[in-house]
Amino acid sequence: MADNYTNTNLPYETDFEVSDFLEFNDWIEEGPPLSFSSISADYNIPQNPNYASNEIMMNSGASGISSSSSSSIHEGNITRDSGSGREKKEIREKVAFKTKSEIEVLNDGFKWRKYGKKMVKNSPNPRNYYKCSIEGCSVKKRVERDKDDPTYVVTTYEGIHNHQATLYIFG
DNA sequence: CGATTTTGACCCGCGC
DNA sequence: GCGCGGGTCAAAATCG
Repeated sequence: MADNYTNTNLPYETDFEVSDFLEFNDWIEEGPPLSFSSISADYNIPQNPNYASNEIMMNSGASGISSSSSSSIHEGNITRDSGSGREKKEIREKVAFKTKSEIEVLNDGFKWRKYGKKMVKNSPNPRNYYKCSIEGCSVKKRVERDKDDPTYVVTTYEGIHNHQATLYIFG
């Protein structure tokens, strides 16, 4: 029961600051009971054969809005090894967008396992950490409510799925 | 009974 | 070196 969607018909906004190092916006809003539509890949990602299939698209008929406005991805490759005892993972891409919904975890066709919750200093709202539960897939997702507009949910994806969306798509 | 959530502890980078 | 902020682990609890 969380299908209560605030279905405003806002086209799409631009210019909002998400976090410290995230300035990207590409936010989608749709009508259907499901979630967002597709994240257009317009970044300077060299080549991501996977990404194409990563576009989250549900909603039969692809009524999704492929809003490809200004979008900046923060990419960074952190590879740490050598005697530190712990290895760093590689951060591929980060995609953040905020949507207006009451539910925080939108059904994006993937299965996520929550692995952490944290209170951020600047916001009274916690931040949730999810990871794709498919083996071998290390995509992470961070969900947080906007501190200014609690009606908005900021979702940040990080990484590339190495598989197709597993969860069916709404029947 | 297996998978997932919960929640505090732990860990790491950075600034003072 | 220590404390802080943010991210992750992991054991117990809960869910389906």
